[in-house]
Amino acid sequence: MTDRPVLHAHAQPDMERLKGRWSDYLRRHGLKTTQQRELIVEQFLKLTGHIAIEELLARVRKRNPKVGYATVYRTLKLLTECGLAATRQFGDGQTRYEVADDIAHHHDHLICVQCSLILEFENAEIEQLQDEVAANLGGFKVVRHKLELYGLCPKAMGQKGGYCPNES
Amino acid sequence: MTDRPVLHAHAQPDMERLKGRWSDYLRRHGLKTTQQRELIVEQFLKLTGHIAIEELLARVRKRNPKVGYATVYRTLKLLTECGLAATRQFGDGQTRYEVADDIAHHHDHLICVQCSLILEFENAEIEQLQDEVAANLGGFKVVRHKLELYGLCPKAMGQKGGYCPNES
DNA sequence: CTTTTTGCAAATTCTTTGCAGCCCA
DNA sequence: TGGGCTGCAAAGAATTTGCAAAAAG
Repeated sequence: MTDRPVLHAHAQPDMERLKGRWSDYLRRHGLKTTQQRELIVEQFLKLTGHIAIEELLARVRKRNPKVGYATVYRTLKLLTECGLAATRQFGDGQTRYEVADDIAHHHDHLICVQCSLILEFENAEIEQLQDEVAANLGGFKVVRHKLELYGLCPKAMGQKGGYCPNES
Repeated sequence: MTDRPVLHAHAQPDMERLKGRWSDYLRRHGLKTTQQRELIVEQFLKLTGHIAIEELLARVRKRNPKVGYATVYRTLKLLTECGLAATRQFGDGQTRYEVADDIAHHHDHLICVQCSLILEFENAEIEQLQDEVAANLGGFKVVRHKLELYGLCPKAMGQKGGYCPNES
């Protein structure tokens, strides 16, 4: 089977390749390269993990203090549209952005609800089915997805059976 | 195929159980039962799927036009705190709420990244594959999952040949 | 030169809060 | 009665937008 934990061997995503995608996107859409955009994209793509607008702006302003909020918002929107960024909501009112490194090489998560062990995995069959589902639902085209499985790891299964009733 | 929007045909018989949990919560916390709260909780618990504040308020106001936004927000917050509601973020600025007990009859989401159209679906094959994946990853047992597909709806795709069309 | 982009501030949108009066226990 | 509730409007917070000046192609 092809189900096995994803190994993160290479720490450095190919920044140049991502920048290339960015340039392509700009070109194809008749958009312009500007100092601000280059700076924001540069700072964004070098990230690992997620970031809020405010913090990204702070980093950008270290190099160019005149950049405004609106430009960061607008650039992140472009990045999202071209598939280089993805938004995450963590429940506080702030949107975070993360590098959607390579959509085709996306990994999903399996989380043990007892011990919080988290495994990452990929499964091509599931992703293909997702595409089919989307197509069947009127002709959608999936550009990315988020799949989280919550379950019991073997170790945790030995103990207790019950549900988890409400608290408070 | 079995991919089709989820139809919410029947009402659920364990509504009374959920209402019981609500009453317990109020009692234990020294909170009061009011007409507005009863009405909001009633309308909320009969849901299958997710709902935005605005729509819930609309339904509530059909029975009592004087209910205000703030009361709905405040009541949903209580419902969330007592475990009867869960919040969802789909990337448009709106928080949606769903009945937390809905886990047994789980549905997934397909979201258009351009126009924020949200469809719900169920797919048994995907869920079975999820179980298999989990089993392969050392013997996990899946108890619930969250799957969100982000894509382009046909309408959003129609324009221009490129990647992400329609930027305002 | 023309068209896009920027930065600012004002405008939106969603959600929370302050408060006087109302209601439930 | 008395402390919680409600509705309204104002306040907040995050994000978007209008516009004149600035930059890019």
